[in-house]
Amino acid sequence: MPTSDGPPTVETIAARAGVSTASVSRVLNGHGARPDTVRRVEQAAAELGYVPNGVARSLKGGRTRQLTFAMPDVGNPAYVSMVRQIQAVTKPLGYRLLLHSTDAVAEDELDVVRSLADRTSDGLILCPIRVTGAHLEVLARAARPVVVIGSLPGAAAVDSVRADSVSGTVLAIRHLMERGRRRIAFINGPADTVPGRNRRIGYETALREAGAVPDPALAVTTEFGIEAGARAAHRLLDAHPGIDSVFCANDQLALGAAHAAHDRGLRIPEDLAVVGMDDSELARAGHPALTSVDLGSGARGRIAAEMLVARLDGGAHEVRCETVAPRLVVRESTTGARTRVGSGAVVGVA
Amino acid sequence: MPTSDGPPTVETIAARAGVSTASVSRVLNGHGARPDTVRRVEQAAAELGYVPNGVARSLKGGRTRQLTFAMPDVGNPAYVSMVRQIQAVTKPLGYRLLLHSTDAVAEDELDVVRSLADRTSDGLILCPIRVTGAHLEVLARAARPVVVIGSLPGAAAVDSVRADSVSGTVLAIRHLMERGRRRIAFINGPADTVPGRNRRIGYETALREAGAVPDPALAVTTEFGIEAGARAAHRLLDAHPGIDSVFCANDQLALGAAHAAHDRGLRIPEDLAVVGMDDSELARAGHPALTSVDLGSGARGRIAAEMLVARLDGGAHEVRCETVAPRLVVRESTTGARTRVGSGAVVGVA
DNA sequence: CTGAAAGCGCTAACAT
DNA sequence: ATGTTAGCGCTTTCAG
Repeated sequence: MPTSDGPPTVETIAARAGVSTASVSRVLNGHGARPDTVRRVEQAAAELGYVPNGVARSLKGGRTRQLTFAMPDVGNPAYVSMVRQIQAVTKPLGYRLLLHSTDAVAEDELDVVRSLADRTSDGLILCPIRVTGAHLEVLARAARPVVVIGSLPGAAAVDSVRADSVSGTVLAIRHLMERGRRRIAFINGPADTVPGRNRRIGYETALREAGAVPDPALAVTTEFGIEAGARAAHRLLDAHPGIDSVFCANDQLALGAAHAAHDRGLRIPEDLAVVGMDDSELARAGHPALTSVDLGSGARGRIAAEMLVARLDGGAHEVRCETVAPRLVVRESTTGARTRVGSGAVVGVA
Repeated sequence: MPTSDGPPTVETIAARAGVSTASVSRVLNGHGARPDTVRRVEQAAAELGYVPNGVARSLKGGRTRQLTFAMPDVGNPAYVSMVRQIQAVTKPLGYRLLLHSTDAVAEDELDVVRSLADRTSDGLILCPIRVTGAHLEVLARAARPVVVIGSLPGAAAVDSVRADSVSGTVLAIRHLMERGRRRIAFINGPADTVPGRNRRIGYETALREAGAVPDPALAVTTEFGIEAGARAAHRLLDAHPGIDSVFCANDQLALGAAHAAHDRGLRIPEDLAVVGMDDSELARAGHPALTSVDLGSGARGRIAAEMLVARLDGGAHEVRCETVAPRLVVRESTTGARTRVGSGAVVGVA
């Protein structure tokens, strides 16, 4: 029997209610007992302000009711909307959410997966910046269910949700071409990532589809960030003054490009149309508001969370892989329409 | 002895290495042993891919190495920078971070504090939207150390870090007056919060200091958000066309106001100077970039985290309360200087 | 319906 | 230096 100190435990309650610890546990978990027993236990628990020790519970039950979300960067709006949607499905189910920022370090990503073996989390949603062979190996041995947000080779036996950045890019380029743009530059993020490659493919695909020949000089890569976007745009415009539009791999880059245009006295969209990607809050922040390709970050987060809890509840079904369709959200940076602030018009869905 | 199934435990390792579980534990925790023992244990552990069960460890040790951060809204950039800074201090110390979004629901905030009693987290950083009597009561009985980011009545025996929104607001208003602005409107967030009240006080204080009489009609409140800011600005400009500047309680509102100005054909800052608050990434997103008052979200997160780990390591020292000084970051929305994208010039520190 | 007791996996006395 | 064992707080057989 515990000394008077320390928080109350089942034993404290049992003593006070004059029953066994087993009865305390049963009552508290609603497993039925004589009305009198129930009453006494509940009263004792209430009087002592008893709260079950979650760690002990986890040890016994083998489940922690904790889920982990690991992504490259807390600051990126795309991941923030994933967090929000993941919360939306897991919180009502009583799961706590552990956040892990990997800073896009592959070794850190691997460690997160490996650390599932410490039983501290019931499952993981991993958003890797790029998937290496090491990833696949570690994922295959993961001690707990994992859902990957991103593209995995077909063979991988891991649930995943992917964006369709090829189609998303095609949507953007087509939109620009329909608006009569022909010299379409492309500011991409780091090229050695899956999305980076895919956007490049989409860019060239859409141009060729339209009978144009992609000019490699018009496609550049840089780090993500507003400043990086501005510098890239300046370089492009210095070297190729004829550019009439620019498609950027995320909204930060696009905002940077818009800044550069303003600084050079170019009008958007008259002189330079700008399209971003992710449709984050940033897209509506600038002026003119940015046309942006929504790759469905929120939807991917939600679906990943649903897959994970299904896996946790339901046991083993076949490996799932869903793809979220992109949407083009058209705003003034390509149309010039002076609308009041609003959500933008969705014109294209892949 | 565990059956062959299931993940390896100390017992599995002990059997394989031909030593006791105590030796396994000692070796794995670096408590010294005969070189031969060390070697055998480490080899067995490596061969079996042993990872200690963190839950069992927590139960034994009474510490989970988990910290909780509870804030009103994951999407708000100010909280995102807190998360980032909190991570920066806690992650190197081996803490995991539990994220909890309260959606500004007071009852939810109370629940987070109460749930500390479940021993699932070693400490909490709470960022309440407003502090009620119920908060103080619950905080006083918190089962684990709590640090509050926000203002607490002096009597509360809880560590806290606060922003100085009065001084921050004064900084902004003074800056506008120095630039010759006289009809300064104020778009505030919800007024029934501590920061809301403080910003109002700062606004009136600064105006009076300068010998002006605050015109209540020029100070409005609204929800946070770009659209809300735009609507509020339109209403203000409809009713008071003479307004020459507007100070907003956060960058989203300011961006909305900037949109409204553009829509009405007003030039920023020539016709209307705009100042935001929080100095989030949004401030650099728009064009012109926004002058903004940095209330030090990141710094508050960092300090709160440092206070919390100090409390956890060090035991009990006196209650601490730090205040982070605001900084005014001047950009084109008040000066009109066409600078290339950059961080802005810091001119005022309270 | 209830109580006694085992045991989740680990660490820290304590004894050797 | 190493082994034995108790016990963290809980849930769950297994008897009664």
